[in-house]
Amino acid sequence: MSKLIESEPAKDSKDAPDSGMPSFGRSEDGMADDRIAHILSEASSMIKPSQQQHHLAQHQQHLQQQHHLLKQHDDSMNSNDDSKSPPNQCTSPFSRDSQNRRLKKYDNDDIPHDKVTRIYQEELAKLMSRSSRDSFPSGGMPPTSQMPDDNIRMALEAYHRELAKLQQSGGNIPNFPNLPGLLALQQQALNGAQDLSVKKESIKMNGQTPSNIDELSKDSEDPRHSGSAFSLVRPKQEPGTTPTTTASSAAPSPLGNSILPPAMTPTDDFSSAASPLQRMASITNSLISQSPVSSHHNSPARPLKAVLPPITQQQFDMFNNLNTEDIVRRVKEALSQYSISQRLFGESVLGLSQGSVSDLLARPKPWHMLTQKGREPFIRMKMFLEDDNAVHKLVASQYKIAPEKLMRTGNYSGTPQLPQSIKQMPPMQKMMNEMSKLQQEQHLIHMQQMQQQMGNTQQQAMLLTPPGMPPHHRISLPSEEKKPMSMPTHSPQQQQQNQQAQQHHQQQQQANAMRGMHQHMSPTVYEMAALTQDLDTQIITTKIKEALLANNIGQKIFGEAVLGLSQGSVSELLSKPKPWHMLSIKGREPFIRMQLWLADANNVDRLQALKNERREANKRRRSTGPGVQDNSSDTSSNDTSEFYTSNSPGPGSVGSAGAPPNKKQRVLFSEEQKEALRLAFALDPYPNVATIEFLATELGLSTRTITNWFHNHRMRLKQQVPHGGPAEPVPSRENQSGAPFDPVQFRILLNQRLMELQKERMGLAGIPLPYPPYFAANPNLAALIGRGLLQSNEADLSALNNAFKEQMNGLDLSMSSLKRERDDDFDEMDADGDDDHVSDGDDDDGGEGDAKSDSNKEDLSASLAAIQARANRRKPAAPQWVNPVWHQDDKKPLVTPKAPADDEVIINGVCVMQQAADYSRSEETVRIEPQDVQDRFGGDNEDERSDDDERTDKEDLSIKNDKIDEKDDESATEIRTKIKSEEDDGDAERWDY
DNA sequence: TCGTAGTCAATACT
DNA sequence: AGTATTGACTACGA
Repeated sequence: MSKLIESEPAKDSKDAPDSGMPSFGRSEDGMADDRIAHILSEASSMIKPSQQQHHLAQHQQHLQQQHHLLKQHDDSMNSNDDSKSPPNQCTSPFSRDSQNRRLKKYDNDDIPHDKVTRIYQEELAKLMSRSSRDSFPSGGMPPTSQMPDDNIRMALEAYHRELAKLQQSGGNIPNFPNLPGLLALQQQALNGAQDLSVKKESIKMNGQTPSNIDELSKDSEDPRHSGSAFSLVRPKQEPGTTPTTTASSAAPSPLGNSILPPAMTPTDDFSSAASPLQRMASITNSLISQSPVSSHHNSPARPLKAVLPPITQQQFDMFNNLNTEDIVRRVKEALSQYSISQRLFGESVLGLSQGSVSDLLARPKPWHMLTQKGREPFIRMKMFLEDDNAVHKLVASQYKIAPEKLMRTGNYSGTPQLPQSIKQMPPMQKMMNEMSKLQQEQHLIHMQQMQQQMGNTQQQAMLLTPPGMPPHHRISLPSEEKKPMSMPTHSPQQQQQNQQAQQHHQQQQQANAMRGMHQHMSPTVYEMAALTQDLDTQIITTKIKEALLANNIGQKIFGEAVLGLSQGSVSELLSKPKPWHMLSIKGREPFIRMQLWLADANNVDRLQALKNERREANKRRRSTGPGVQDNSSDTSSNDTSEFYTSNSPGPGSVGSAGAPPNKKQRVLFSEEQKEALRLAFALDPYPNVATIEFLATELGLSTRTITNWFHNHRMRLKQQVPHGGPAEPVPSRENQSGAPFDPVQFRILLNQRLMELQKERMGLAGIPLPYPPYFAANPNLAALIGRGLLQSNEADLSALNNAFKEQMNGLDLSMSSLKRERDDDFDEMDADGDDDHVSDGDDDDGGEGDAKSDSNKEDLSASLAAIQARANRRKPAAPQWVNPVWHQDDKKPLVTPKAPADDEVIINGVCVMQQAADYSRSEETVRIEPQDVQDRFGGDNEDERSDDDERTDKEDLSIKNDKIDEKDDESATEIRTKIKSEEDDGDAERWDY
């Protein structure tokens, strides 16, 4: 609870900007009826496509085939939605012409349309009337799209309730004939499955869902529920993503609002400047918190759900013998049915954490085995099941939350029988979920669209301009809204002409409008992602890459406008697309979007236009110079932060309040650290806490960093799996079963590795390199060796080995301890781990590292020498460990890593392999099961290759497919870069050990 | 508390 | 300026 509350303000703060805008209450003016009508029609037209797609998806084998399928669907749709409407020829989202026509048709389709419009108007009116002047401070154009979403969600929620209410109260909603998917879906939900039956290919729902949905909407009215749920739910926040100009203005977020009366909300300047969206949000909020509609039982500032009333004795008595299994089953069904997360359910219904819920649901104990306390959750579940409102409430709340949950591919347990006819459909259950979700999503979309529309016209004029405005990044090119309208095969010209005029407008809109769509999957895209059985991501990305390249469109703009992703994400997506089947629904979204984008005749134009717009905006900004506050054009906005900072008289402004400049610096691992981590990973991909701590100490990194690395490494390894390629051996925990991580072993091996590195440095040409080339490129090592400081020989190794073993016997093992001894002032590694970058030289060489090149080398060598000395100091002991023979390995023709060339890539792979072999061998002496190690290491190597340039030369090499090749290239590049970097700045290489 | 998937966003390279 | 890499986060389920 408190948590939520706290966070809220922060979040809002970001959005807070704004300029004088009419408060929502007055918004009516802005929303003339005709305006509304227009918006509605637009929205409906936009929505339509999604629905179509949805249906199509069910049939289509591939998205690419949608055209044809769409048609069919369309027909079916028509029959379903609007029997009157003539069958469309082509409804495919890709077919722009047809699409337009279709849209057009809808627009003109008054019957339902009018009705719908009216309804909407009514709803809006209600909302508006209710909205109090308080504008929700938060709203503003959130720099990031996320904020808006929440607001929208909330608004939708309220809206939804309204509609539901309307319906119940007799407000007749027309038979949503042509209604946009939103209404149609809703109707379906409300009416039950019958409607669905109309569709030939529609999913056959078991009556269950519909009824549930019905209840859902019905219940949604309950203010209390909604309210409570609301409060519970915390919208996803994006912490500092937005260059918040003003952190001070705390805008209560949904939660805050729900808690605080509208009047209470800090209106500040924002109130007046609220954007449509903001207003919407405020309205919604106020509605939710005190709307008359829901105010029936309203529970005033009801505490967040957090506190659940204890179960009364009475209740206990009432349920003296529950079938836990059955309850659990039903709960699970309900949760999956409505995509209610365990977290939400647990926190709001059971008063338990997500983990507990998971446990409870997975392994319910029989009633008789439970203590009274243990029975409580089941009683609550029971009550939950018997309370229709409960489900509704949760759904509503979840709704407000992030729809991401929906995207999860998670399997829904109970998979009812699905019609065999629908082969490509996901499990029924899932579909059901989707449906209910969709229903909601539709609303969302609709709302968003409306808002966007509003934003368009009004935003610019009245909307904020404020500083925080610039949408951080990510411009949402209304791919989903417009995409569908465009048809791939049709002459683009037509569209272009039509749109050209609007282009500018659109651009603006895009820039200004909130785009929350991206944040949360749009229904359409979501549907497609969920229903598409297979899609060749490789092909799609290839096409995208070509298109971008050909048109000189950057990943950044493409990502922001089309995919709603950052440049980095786009890069990854394009360069290493995961196979479709490996993607979660959410992960599929970008590909769907790409597909849609490819189908959009104006795709390039749009982006180009956007690009220009941005350029202009930047120019303007620049020219404006220090014009701090205005930049009305929030447009593209890249970083306003820059703008601002630059404005301030550089140095002068003392760390001006909260110098935003606090960019968190990322930890950079040194090559040694990386190597150490890789080694550790090979030994144990799933290190336990002790191991992690050991590594953290050993490497001078925070445990957090270590765990992150492992997580990332594991994941990236997995992602390596090439498209068709055989599944990469995933590290799975099982593999590590064997020997637990052994520090001694680790050190020995690591040392060995480092030795190899050194050798490399030495430039042992002609000798197969047992290690990755980049090591060879490490000047520091070479330097060390050259100076004779380091000598890789058995003796050393054995010495080290002994030393380690000894340490293992109880002496302090940590490297740090060793270091510390040397360093008088040992500064504990900053636990913060943030600052410590790779060069943790800090402790190691007392020398401070910064020194570049030479000095650095010195330090490194010194430290290394010291370490070795220490080791030696420990007891010479007989060499128990024998240096691996790897040197002689010639299994694979190793190439000498000379100049970093592309060919090196291959070399790398080979090297890696070698390594693996070596390790396994060495293990023997060290007492590692060869097999085990080999497996692990092998796997690791593969990973490495992706992450690090290493490559396995296994037979796989020959087998490698394109992807692998690509990887190779990458690795080659990487190597090159590494080498270069090393040469350039030796500082990167600090010898930690 | 963990592991996973999806991202972000700071960096490093080109 | 664009792209690739990668440490860190968030949201979830177990």
